[in-house]
This record gives sequence, structure tokens and C-alpha cells, in this order.
Amino acid sequence: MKATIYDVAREAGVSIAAVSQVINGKGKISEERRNEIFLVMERLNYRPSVIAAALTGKKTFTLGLLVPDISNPFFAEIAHAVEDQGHKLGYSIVICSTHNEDERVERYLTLLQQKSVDGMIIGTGMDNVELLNPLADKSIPIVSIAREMSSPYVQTVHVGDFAGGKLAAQHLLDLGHTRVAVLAEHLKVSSSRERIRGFREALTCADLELPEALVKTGGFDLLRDGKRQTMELLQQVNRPTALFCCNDLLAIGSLQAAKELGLRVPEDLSIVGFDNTILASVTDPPLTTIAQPIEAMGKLAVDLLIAQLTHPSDAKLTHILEPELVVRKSTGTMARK
Amino acid sequence: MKATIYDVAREAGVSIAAVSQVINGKGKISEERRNEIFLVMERLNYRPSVIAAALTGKKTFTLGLLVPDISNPFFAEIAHAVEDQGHKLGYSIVICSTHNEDERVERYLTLLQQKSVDGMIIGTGMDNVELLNPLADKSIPIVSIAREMSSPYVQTVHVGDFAGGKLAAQHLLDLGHTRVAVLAEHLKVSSSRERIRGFREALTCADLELPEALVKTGGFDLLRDGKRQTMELLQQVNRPTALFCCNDLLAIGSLQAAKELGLRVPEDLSIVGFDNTILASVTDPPLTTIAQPIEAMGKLAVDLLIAQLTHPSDAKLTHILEPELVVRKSTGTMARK
DNA sequence: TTGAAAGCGCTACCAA
DNA sequence: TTGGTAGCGCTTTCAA
Repeated sequence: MKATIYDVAREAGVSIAAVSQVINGKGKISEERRNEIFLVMERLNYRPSVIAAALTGKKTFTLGLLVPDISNPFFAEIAHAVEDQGHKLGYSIVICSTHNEDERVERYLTLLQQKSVDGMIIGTGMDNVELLNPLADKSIPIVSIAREMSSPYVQTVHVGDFAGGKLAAQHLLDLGHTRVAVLAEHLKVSSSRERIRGFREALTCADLELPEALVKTGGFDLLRDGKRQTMELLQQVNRPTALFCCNDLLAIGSLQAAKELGLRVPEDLSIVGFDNTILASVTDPPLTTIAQPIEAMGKLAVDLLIAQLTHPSDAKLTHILEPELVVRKSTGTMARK
Repeated sequence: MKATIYDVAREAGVSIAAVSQVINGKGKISEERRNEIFLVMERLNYRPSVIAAALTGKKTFTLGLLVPDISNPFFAEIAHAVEDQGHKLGYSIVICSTHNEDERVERYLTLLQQKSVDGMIIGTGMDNVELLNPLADKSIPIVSIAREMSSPYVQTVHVGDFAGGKLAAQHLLDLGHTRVAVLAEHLKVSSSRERIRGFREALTCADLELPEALVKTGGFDLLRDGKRQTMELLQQVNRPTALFCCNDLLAIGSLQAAKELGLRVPEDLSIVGFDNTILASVTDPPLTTIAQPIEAMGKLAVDLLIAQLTHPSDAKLTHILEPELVVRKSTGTMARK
């Protein structure tokens, strides 16, 4: 059926210990024997079982990746970066879409633990950080990505959300907008809160207000919510002339709403997104957005995780990468009004 | 550190066999003992190791998913569907982005095998189907998705590519186009070939030709290639009035090229895509495209795979789902010319 | 009903 | 240099 180390040992007329040493390049084996053994492995099409090796204390070379929804381009791009770097370093990635449900998060956490992953990257919100304690006990390292996580045990990689919010606001201010509104996903998402805080801060500095009524939040069906919220905002009497959407998907919803209402973007309404996923470059008009260095974030997260694996340390806990304003065509100067 | 079955047994004052039976709901254990053991497991926060169980012959409850690139929305959506259904049935998914490189495919195949996945779903092209033989030997079931695979050993789930090509052609013919061109990714992708074949067939039926010069193929950087190829096509003297792009990403490249050349879509150029990913709905103008039932395909692939797992059979080998024309704004009637 | 014990495939330590 | 062997955590007979 499937060749085992015993088969190889028997065929090569050596002990399984010898074969094991050859596999792992350890111990002292004569050139001769080593080659002989390699040949047999080849002939038998032998592949050492990671499972068995893991049981004897070695790692599984598998990492878990939790995201809200892998079909959301932002997380798909994160996953791509993580998988790429992981693979370079010899690790496989198990993806888990949590749909932002705490119950699912918990299930996945247990599951990955049972499967003995070497570490986990968490890119989904968690209402209850306590859930991580069992992992901490078992010293399974965790890196959170694109989300803050207030656990001393977790390293975090994310973009400067506060700075990003400010960038967005500054851009709109520069264009002369004074009546602006904000769209966010559920406020339990820490990054949204920070983005709004940064946005508001910049407005305040310019002596402008951001009344709560102009901050719309929704659930997790981003496209639809973005559209619905924008509808509401734009049908107010003194409607805003610019929108800051906390991610590209929401911004697209806004775009669709504006179109439906017969408003032109950016002439009648300016829209700024966040993330700079592929979506931002293909919309009509293409989205001005705050770019996250997704590739770099994914890579860094993996590197940090694996560093923890090899030499557990209490390195720097939070790594913040710089956001960047990418100006496309969805924002314009305030002409009339 | 981490509780094992021995810890539970000791604490509960029973043998590990008893604990094992309780875990798996097998054997005969008195109500009393069973409850006692559950309590201890709870108290110790015990989680049976999947690794250890797998070693004794049980499954790993892990499936491998090979795709060219998880950041391509089409595959991200496939992955989402697969993960969702897999999770429902108790399986985790390991994703692997092959970048369409055969060498990587091979590496992943061996890797997943070493990790003892229970089955694999392959959504990436493979030049060399022989690579699958070792898996067949070890009777690891495989389902290919969105690609045909000429191995008697593999079940396949895909959309009717030929029919889809025909749908696209028919739509353009209905709109009065007579000079049409095709953009495809690398022709080693079987689905592209089929789509083109279907497209050509429909044209032929209408007494039109599709000269080879009007079939452009490229590499795997879809967006860029689509743009470049379209540039070439549109700068010909007698340029085509409509384009059939074998996927949405290519279509977006075309859209960008057209825009750059100052051509209006659909007035000056009609474009039909394929896949109906989220991208198609957000472009400018939104893309007319041939929809694949991605959700259904992902679900079906998982179901077939797991069916194979539980009762190996030689069920129907190829499952073809129906494509559907989704008309948006990127196609229009042939007015002038 | 319960438990002792033989593996599953591999690693690592200790003798030889 | 080599090989024997004791586990790793769990499942599964087979006796008791």
C-alpha cells in the first residue's frame, strides 16, 4: 500500500533508525549506506509521514489562518501573501472563514488545536479574547493580522488605521469638502473604530464636526449595507458631499447607491475607500482609497509567527505599517453648494 | 502541559480504553462512568489529538485544495464554497496556490500526501496527469474542479465551457456583431480551449469566421495580458467590434485598454466576460458575462470527494453544471460600421 | 462492562 | 557508525 520507514529499512537491509537519520540528515551514516537508502526510498516512492513525525514531538508544519470571509478580496489577498510566505518557509496553511461568528471562531480554535497546528494567524474579530487562553497554555503562538487584539500574548500586525483615517479626511478637506459622512462595518471591528477616530481627529483639527448621525454602521454584508446606508445618507436634506468608507466593499456599495440615485461621482459625491484591493482599481469610477500594504503584512505575520516558533521571545508586540493614500477618480473638488 | 488521554484516564480512575470509547461513542460504558469521564475531560480541558488518532488509521479530516492563485476572486469564491461545505461536514481545508507552475503542483501533491490529507480538490491546470498516479496508488481520492482532467481516476466538476462559449457568441450575434475577437489565458488551460471552441461553433453556425489572428492568448498575469492583447487587437485596421474574454479578469484588462484608447464600451466595443465573479458587477460599465455556479460547484466537489471517502465507488466521473448569460452594460447593439 | 496490550510510523537516546 | 528500543497519543482487539 503505502511504503513506511520499515519497508525502506527492510529493503535496504538496515535499521529504521538509520533510515530516520538519513531522512533528517542527522547522525552519522556512511556515504555509501546513505546513498543506498536514498535509492530505496526513491524506488519505493517513500514519503515520510508528517503525522507520525509530529506525534514524536516534531512540528506539523501547518499554520491556521482565521479570516471572516475568504471570498472578500481583502482577505483573499492576505491569504495569498500568507500562503506564499508560509510555503517558502515550509509551512502549509489551513484557512478558516469565521463569518465573524464568535461561535465559529471558537470551533476553529479548538479544531486547529486538535490538529496540532504550529501556530495561528488571526485576521478576524473576536469579542472574547479569553478564547485564546487555552492556546496560550499550550504555548501555541498567535499573530493577529489587520485587527488589534488586546491580549498580551498575541503579536499584532496591522496598518496604521488611525493614520489612514486622517489621510482620508485630509484628502477630502484639501478638496474643499466640509460636510462629510462615514460608513463603517460593525463597530466591534477595532480597525473601523480607529479609522473613524483618525478621520474625526483630522476634521476636528480643521474645526469641523462629525456628528454621530453622519456615521453609519452596519453588519457584515458589506456591499448591501454600504448601499443601504448610503441611500439613507444621501436622501437627507442637507446631504454630505463626501463619504469615507472604512473599506472598499462598502465604498462600492456607496458607488452603486449614488448611481441609483442619479448622482455623479465625484461631481456630486466624493467617495474614499480603504484597503486598496483589486476592486478599487476596477470600479466606475476607480476608487480613491487608503492602501494597506497587504503583501508586507502577510509576510510579516508569518515571519513573526515562525520566529516565535523557533525562539519563543517577548519581541515587540505590535507592528504597525504605514497606510498610503491612493488617489483615483472617485474624489473631486467641491465646486457648487 | 497539554492533557492526554492518559491524564483523563488517571483522573477518572479508568483505563484509557474506556476514555477512548467515550470519545468515540463506541463500546459499552455505563452511563455513570461515561458522565464521570466527560466531567474529567471538561475539567482538564482535554482535546483528543487528531494527529494521534490519524496514526491509528483514522482519517485526518483534512482536504487539500489546489488553485492557481487564491487572490484571484474566482478561486477565492471557489475556496469559500469548498471551505464552507467542508466545514459543515467536519473537514478542514489546506489551500495551496500553485501559480500554475507544474513544479509547485508536484511539490504540493507530495506535501499533502505526507500530511495524510483524506482527499484533494484540484482547481489548477496540470500538464502532467501522471503526477496523480502516486495518489491513486495510495487511493487518495481526487476531484478536479473548474478544469477538465483526463484521468480516469479523477472525478470532475465544471461548468459547461463549450455551452458557455456558445452563449457568449450567440449574445454578440444577437446584438449584430460580425467582427469579433477572443481573449484567452494560456491555452494549456482546458476550459479556455473549450470556451473558444463553443464560441467558434456558434459563429460558424451563423456563417461567420473566427480567424486565428483574432484569438489572442497570453500568460497568467490576466489583467495585464488582457490589456496588452486588447491594445493589439484594437489598433488593427479593421478592428473587432466585440470581444469575448475567457474570464472576468481578462475582460477588465480589455475594459482598461479600451478606456485608454478612448473607445466607449459598449458603444464602440462590446465585451463579454466569463465567471461572473464579484468583479463583474463593479466594473465600469458592469460586465456582461457568463456565470459559473461557483457555490454549487464547490459544494458538489466536496460532496463527491467525501462520498468517495466513505464508500469508494466508480460513480459518474464528470459533472457539468450549466453556465448562464448575465447581461449587464458592457455589451450593446452594433450601430454603425 | 472494563482493561491490558499490541500496534500506527517515526524520532531520539543509548549501547554496541 | 550502526541498531535496538522506548515512547508520542490514540484505537482496537481480546481477555477478564
